[in-house]
Amino acid sequence: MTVTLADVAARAQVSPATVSRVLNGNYPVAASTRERVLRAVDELDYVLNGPASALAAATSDLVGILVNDIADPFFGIMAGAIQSEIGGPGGRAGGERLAVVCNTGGSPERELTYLTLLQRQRAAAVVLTGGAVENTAHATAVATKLRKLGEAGTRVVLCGRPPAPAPADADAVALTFDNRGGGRQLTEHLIGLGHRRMGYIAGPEERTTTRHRLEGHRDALAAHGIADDPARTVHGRYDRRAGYEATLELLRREPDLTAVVAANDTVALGACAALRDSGLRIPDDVSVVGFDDLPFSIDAVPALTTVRLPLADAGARAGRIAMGREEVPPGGIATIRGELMVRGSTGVPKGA
Amino acid sequence: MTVTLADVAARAQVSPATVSRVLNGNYPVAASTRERVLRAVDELDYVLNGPASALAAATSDLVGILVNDIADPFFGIMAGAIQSEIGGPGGRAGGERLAVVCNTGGSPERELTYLTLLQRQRAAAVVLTGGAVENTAHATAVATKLRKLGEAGTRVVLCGRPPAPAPADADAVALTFDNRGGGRQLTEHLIGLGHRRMGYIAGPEERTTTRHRLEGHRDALAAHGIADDPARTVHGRYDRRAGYEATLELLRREPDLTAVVAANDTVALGACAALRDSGLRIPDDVSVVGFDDLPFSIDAVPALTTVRLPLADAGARAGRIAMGREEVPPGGIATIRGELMVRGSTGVPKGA
DNA sequence: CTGTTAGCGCGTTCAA
DNA sequence: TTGAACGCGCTAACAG
Repeated sequence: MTVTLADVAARAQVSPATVSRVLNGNYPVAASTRERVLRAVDELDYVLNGPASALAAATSDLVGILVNDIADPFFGIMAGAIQSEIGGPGGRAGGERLAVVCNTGGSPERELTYLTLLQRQRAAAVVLTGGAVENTAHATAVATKLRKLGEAGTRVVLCGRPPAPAPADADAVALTFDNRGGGRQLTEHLIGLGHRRMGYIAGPEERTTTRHRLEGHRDALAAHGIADDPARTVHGRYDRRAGYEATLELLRREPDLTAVVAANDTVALGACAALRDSGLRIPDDVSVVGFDDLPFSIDAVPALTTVRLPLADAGARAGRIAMGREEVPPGGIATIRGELMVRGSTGVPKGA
Repeated sequence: MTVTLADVAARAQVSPATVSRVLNGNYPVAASTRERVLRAVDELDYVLNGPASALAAATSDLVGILVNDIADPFFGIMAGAIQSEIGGPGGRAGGERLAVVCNTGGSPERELTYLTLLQRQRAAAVVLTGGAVENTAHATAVATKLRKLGEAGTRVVLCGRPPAPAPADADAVALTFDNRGGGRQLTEHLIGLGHRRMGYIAGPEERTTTRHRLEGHRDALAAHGIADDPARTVHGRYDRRAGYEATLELLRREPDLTAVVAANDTVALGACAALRDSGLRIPDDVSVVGFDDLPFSIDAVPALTTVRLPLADAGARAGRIAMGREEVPPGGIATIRGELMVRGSTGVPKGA
């Protein structure tokens, strides 16, 4: 039925072992022999059997990329960058690796399921992107799973996710974003403009990204002696709708807010819509800031003040590390800072 | 080292075959035996060896999803929906399938490479999303590959992509978007408002989506006796920047354009930015329409008139078909229509 | 309902 | 530089 290595060997009049060697290029093979084998491969249209190869070699060409939400460009951009560094040549037989992205939908269970599936496939590497869920049970389960993956020879890289508490996965490399610093910068920018009554739309609870950005915001408030009124913080998902609803809620609680700090750009867009629908002008009546600087953020009207995260660069780096093509940062951890992008959505508060 | 089926069998005091049966749930097993086996699995923390399983069963739990651009929500939304229907229980051993998305970056070569990789892995199914490249050589190569995949037992589903010319892959199911109809609706909407001088920003050449949407536009023009001036059409990529530059080019060629028809929403956003930067108001000076109705389109200011494609529904359906959980449409082809969403970005032309 | 027996297709020793 | 032989871990017949 399907063409096997043995078929190719017969056609090239060599042993299966030789064909294997040609394909993997790990052993010396006479040029003429190689030539003949490759021709046979071509003529028979032979395709290596991945599972058989993986079984015999005890490792596969699969590399998994876990994302929280594949429909969110935040993850799409990182995943694309990671994949571009992995997809190229460099794998075993045939020269290509299969970089695959798995969508957890932010669900801890699915995250674990995918990790198990990847473990089952004997993946060569796994890259986990985005914030982690801060549930002790789950965090432990993930850390355990990552350790097992590492022990089984799977390289594990965290991209945009803080390292798990040592020594759970001391072997996992982590490229983490300075969410706290970014959060602080944004709020300080607003404070510098004269804002004092700022609403904060946080992401889902129990997520590291949510917590760190919020902490940065509070750090800035504290540093400037501004009281942190709990009523000014609302939690929601990382999507437009959550931003819309949270903004209406914030306005209800405190109608004379002068600024809204959103957990990310998508949420900020929803916030802008809610403000417009409430008859408020941006930034004349209320300033708005986002986070991430996704491509559409510059298209908002007015353009969004935000913190730019080098998603593509970080992803590419994570991909190279996963492939063993780039040195691991000292201590296995690198913190990547964001850059404040001041644009039209922020201005001096109304009274000033 | 790693725990194998045999270890579990020994611990549960049954034969390996029985363990396999319990795991796959395909054969009757006594409840008490099953119990014992599952306990052993748990105690030993056993993880099935995917490659070995795939080798023996001649099929794997892998399902591939090919997308042109993973950073584009158009694909992200479809991929997420497909994956949600596939990721669930229903696979072999362990009950889960590994739905993986592969990013071709729009490159025909990478598309073929991924198909080969998936073929190599003996994927259970493959879903190809988005428009196809209209290059004869490549189309033939893809069709051939798809046929081979089909012959090898891999289910092939096209989602948002027109069926390849029969009989190349007569076995592939195709869910295709009515891009031509959508294009026609948009232009007819503009014509109905009184527009006559419309610029068209098309997607990349040699792509079915590009061609179909453009043809719809031209159909509408022809139906209303409006001459189709080639100078009013510019090609570019499906991104914001292309929309920005193309709009400037269109304005240069014909400053008194009253409307811009963009290949998709992302491009439309770029067009809006270019118009604003040129001092033109939307829709007072120039109307703009997009295509797809991505989530951010309603957030544009003014909100974008566009054609809504049921991306999530289509993806979910494709996923179910790939899993054999939904009937194949008659003839293997289903055309999915879009819905015209009239919003603030279109209005009567200036002179009217 | 369960155990035994053969491979699945390939990588990798060990000799030659 | 090449071939022969073995086993990777599992599933699928076939008996029992």
